[in-house]
Amino acid sequence: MKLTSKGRYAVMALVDLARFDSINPVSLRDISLRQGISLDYLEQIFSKLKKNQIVQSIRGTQGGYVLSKKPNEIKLTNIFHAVDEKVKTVQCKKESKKGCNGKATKCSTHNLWDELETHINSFFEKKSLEDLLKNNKDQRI
Amino acid sequence: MKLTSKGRYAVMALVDLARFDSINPVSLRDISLRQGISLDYLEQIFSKLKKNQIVQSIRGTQGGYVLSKKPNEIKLTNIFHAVDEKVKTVQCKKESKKGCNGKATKCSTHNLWDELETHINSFFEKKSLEDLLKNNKDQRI
DNA sequence: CTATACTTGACCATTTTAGTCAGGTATGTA
DNA sequence: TACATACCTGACTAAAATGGTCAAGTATAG
Repeated sequence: MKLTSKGRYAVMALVDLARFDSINPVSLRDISLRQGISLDYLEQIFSKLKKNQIVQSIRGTQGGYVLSKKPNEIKLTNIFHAVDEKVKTVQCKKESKKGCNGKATKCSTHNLWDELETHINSFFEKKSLEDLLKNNKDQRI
Repeated sequence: MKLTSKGRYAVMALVDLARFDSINPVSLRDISLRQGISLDYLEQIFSKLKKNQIVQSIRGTQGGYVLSKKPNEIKLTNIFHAVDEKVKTVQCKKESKKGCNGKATKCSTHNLWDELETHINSFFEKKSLEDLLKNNKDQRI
């Protein structure tokens, strides 16, 4: 299971973007300063977000990024998937003699992780960027 | 967020234990062979399970471990907690200037992780060892 | 033409993970 | 009482993941 700072940074950055991109494209430099995330690291993250059509880039002076879709169309699932935060639970070793081969002789915890994964994914599929914006309207930049 | 092999091994070992400990104490060597988990690693895991009163040890020849409680009284929460699998989501940096201090000026993702944590914990609080036993009655040792 | 800002890829220190290794100690049984 | 079994403890470590940094670009507005 992976849910680390990279995913959190991605979400923070997109919330930031969603607040400001209606006025101008938002530069990573601004996000870096406002959110306290390393600029170089943000570039890695946004490269992935762009590949997954979550943001669009505008080069040159006054350039930056804007969201590709409306905040309510961007689910957290999409974001985590984009930055390789796989909401996957522990894998059973494929090659182990005693391990789980995914067929008839599943290991005793196999179903458990499947269920958990479904449980967590359903949480992230319901939440959109817009939901987070609402929660943070009255808070600091 | 942490949910790794250690937690999975702990659950697998306890499911194994629950099946056999009504007859005799189960040695880690047996569990190691049946489940394909390193004996040395199992010893580390069981040391923690014992400290948390999930299992009891019986030393000497024919010794081993038995469950301290009934399978339906052992929730997965208890197991993960025992082996330090903290079902905690990403933490906001305490000392960061821009970070989340947990008070009025929460970072934009703070509530999200709190909610997720609650969501996952509720899943593990409902599941007991007995539930897993039922799911695996008809499967191989 | 130049400053801004995106783009790409290599690199790296630290931490975590999933163990191994090397010694113990306790106890039932012969 | 010897000895095999099995628990007990702590130190150590290779490999992977994490959370970045660094360097060298390219595109574009003004």
